[in-house]
Amino acid sequence: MRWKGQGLAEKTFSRRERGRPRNPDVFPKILAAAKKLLASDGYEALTYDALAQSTGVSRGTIYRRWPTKAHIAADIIRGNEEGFTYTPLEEGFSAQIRAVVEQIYSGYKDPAMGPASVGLFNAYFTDASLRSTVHDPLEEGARENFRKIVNDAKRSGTARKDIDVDALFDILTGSIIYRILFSNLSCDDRHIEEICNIVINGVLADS
Amino acid sequence: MRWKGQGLAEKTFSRRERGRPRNPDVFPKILAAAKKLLASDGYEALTYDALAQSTGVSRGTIYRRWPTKAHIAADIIRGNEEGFTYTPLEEGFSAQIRAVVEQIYSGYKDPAMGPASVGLFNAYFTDASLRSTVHDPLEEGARENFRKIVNDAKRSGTARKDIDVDALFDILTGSIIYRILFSNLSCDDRHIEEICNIVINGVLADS
Amino acid sequence: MRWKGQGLAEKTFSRRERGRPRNPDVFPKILAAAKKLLASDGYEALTYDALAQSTGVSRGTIYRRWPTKAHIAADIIRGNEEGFTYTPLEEGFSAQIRAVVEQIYSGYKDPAMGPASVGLFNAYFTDASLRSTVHDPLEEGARENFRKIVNDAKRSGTARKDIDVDALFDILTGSIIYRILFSNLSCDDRHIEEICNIVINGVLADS
Amino acid sequence: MRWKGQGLAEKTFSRRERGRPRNPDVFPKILAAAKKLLASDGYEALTYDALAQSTGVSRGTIYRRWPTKAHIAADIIRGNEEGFTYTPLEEGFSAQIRAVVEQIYSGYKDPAMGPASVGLFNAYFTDASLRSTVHDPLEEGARENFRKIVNDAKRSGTARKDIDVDALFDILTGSIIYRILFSNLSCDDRHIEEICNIVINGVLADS
DNA sequence: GCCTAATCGAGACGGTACGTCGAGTCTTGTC
DNA sequence: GACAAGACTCGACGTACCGTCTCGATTAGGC
Repeated sequence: MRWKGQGLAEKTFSRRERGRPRNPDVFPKILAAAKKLLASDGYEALTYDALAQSTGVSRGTIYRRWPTKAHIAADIIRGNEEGFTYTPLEEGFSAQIRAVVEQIYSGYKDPAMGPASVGLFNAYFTDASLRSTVHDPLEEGARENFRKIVNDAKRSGTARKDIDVDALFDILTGSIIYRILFSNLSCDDRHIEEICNIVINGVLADS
Repeated sequence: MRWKGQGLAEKTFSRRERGRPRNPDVFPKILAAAKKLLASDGYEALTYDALAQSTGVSRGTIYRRWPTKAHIAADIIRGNEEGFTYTPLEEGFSAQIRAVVEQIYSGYKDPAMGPASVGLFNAYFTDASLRSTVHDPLEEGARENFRKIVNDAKRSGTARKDIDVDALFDILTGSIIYRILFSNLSCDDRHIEEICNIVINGVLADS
Repeated sequence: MRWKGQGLAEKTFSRRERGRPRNPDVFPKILAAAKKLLASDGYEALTYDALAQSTGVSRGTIYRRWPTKAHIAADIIRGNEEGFTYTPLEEGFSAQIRAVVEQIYSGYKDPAMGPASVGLFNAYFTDASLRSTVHDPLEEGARENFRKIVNDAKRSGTARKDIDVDALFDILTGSIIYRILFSNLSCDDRHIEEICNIVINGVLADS
Repeated sequence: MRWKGQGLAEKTFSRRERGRPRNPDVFPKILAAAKKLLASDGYEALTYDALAQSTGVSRGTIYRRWPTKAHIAADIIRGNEEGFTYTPLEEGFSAQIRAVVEQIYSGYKDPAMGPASVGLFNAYFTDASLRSTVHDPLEEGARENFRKIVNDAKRSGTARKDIDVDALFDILTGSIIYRILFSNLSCDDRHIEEICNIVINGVLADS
């Protein structure tokens, strides 16, 4: 069983392990240092040596928790992106979309998130097994949650019945990620708002 | 001046240099090898040693053309993404959107494109100067071209006047990149079509 | 006080300690495993981890008995080299020499002895204090015993009066160790016999 | 072909290699540093890191020349033990023995020699292939040279005809090594002289 | 039948070295 | 000049062992 607040680092354990227990300070200390490194110099700067040196924790201890830089990055993402909350529908579908977008946006505003996720995606190309281990559970959870929201909206008649849920997910997530991480244009609340408007209203002029 | 087919590798030169001329075979040979490496094992596998070994070209010669792995990757992207063509408007805005999307999509279908672009974006976080040198010109060219398309459509009345051009660019580019490169779901023409539908029609039910 | 059969591992204790008594199986079990490791892969393979794993005894328990690999190796040597027996003189000095040589030879025939002693000597250069703790008592005991033998032989007139006892000790011990451990030539009883012959008769032709 | 002064580090080459030539300063600089390390703290202190740090030469460069610490140690031994000179016989066999002993003795007086050779012998137990690569040529050369000396002496009648040449080699080499490296007794010219006396005259009293 | 104390298995922890590999740079001789 | 070849520094990789430590559980007296 995995306990809250220990991320991918945690191993399964039955209430009480044998042997010396792990130092509980290490987990948050390393993640904090990792965020700082990612934010300032990107995934390449996320080095076991640098983490060890800046925290006073030995490299071996970090390896014991995270077998790969990718796992560290994934735990940082897990911390910032706790899955979409299922918000009740009272305010209508457009409000719901805006809420979801806001959630994604606020997650990726953290300066460590960009380097972490891009670094991870880059690593997936080199080691494809990482994707299924590290990424897929996160994405699938988010998609599942989102599907419920959209299907409810379809049932209640506020969402078009012909929209493809996963395509909409791709649009919302992709647009924001692209704007924040990849584009050379700035990104603030107003730009996010413009994206929402287009998605909600479509692009064609009223005929 | 930059000559067609030589990408970022080219140096400026005045008609005829002194000394032994560069071997014209090197440029395409290296790029082809780079694509193969990127496609099979990602950006990390794009190594000067591996390129040299697989092509018989010495490392020094490759460095003379591309000072950085990033420059090689950028040249591969330049090859697959030659900027958006300004297609005439006769078929209406929705057709135009689909054409643009198709162009982006076909560019990113190349199995070397994902590793190349994600690797590049990853490198930008470590060396920010790369972004302005390598990425910004490409993106700005694409945006500029796209702005002309959309503004024409606004003038002709087929596009909503209130849409933010750059936000629409973010949506189209971001959605496709996300679906192809980052998502664990498959991506074929049908999925791309669904994205287009949403963008074109919006998500709200007709009231 | 040190009790027979417990080697350097033993700590001083007053008849009966409080607390859980030490498991008497550990001592022989570890030494046997250590011999096996030394014999097959040398001193470097003599690892606390390897010992623990192959015996089921925990590392902590081994450390409690032997603070250092050197102490384990020393206990193995102590087991094979119980000091020279003072053999009575009746058979003459040459027979005595042969008896001493045979004793040294049979000690070093054990395939664990070479790795143990060479490993130990190697360790002495890094930690000089080990030599006085671990080695010197053993050597001094052997030399003392040997001196008695030689001096008796001198008194009885079978040994030359001008021979340096310690030099003779060096010759006998050194020759055998060198031949067995360091030389690339094979070593059996006949080769040892040749060494004895030279030492006993000298090398100069009868004039 | 192997060139004088480059030891085991040298690779075969045909007069002039392609590519950047190796820095000739590295070879002596590393060996000097290695001697210092060996002399002060033994074979365990002979670390690639320590060598790199104390000389300013990078670890990779050292690895390029010596694949193993053992090869470094062997090159140090090669430097101090250039093989026995074939000294002419005029002064008789006993003088010859003394000359050979003096040569061995002076070789092992270097404070780096003990750690180097004991460390090497220790390594042989872990990696047996090292012995044939690194050690055997050295020993065989020395034995061959020594055999010539002794056989000449036998022919000229100054040496006993029944002595085993290799046993005598073992005695001379072993005694000195043992006294210098392993014994806790001191070793100076006088002690070496005593060893010679015993070997030359034998141990039995004139009857 | 508790109390105290040492042992034992298990494993965490800070160090340190290993041997390998890639990035860029530099230095030869040859073309 | 370009080019092949390869030396060179730097720094990270992931592994392994060292010796110390901290846990829970066990096993003996002593009271």
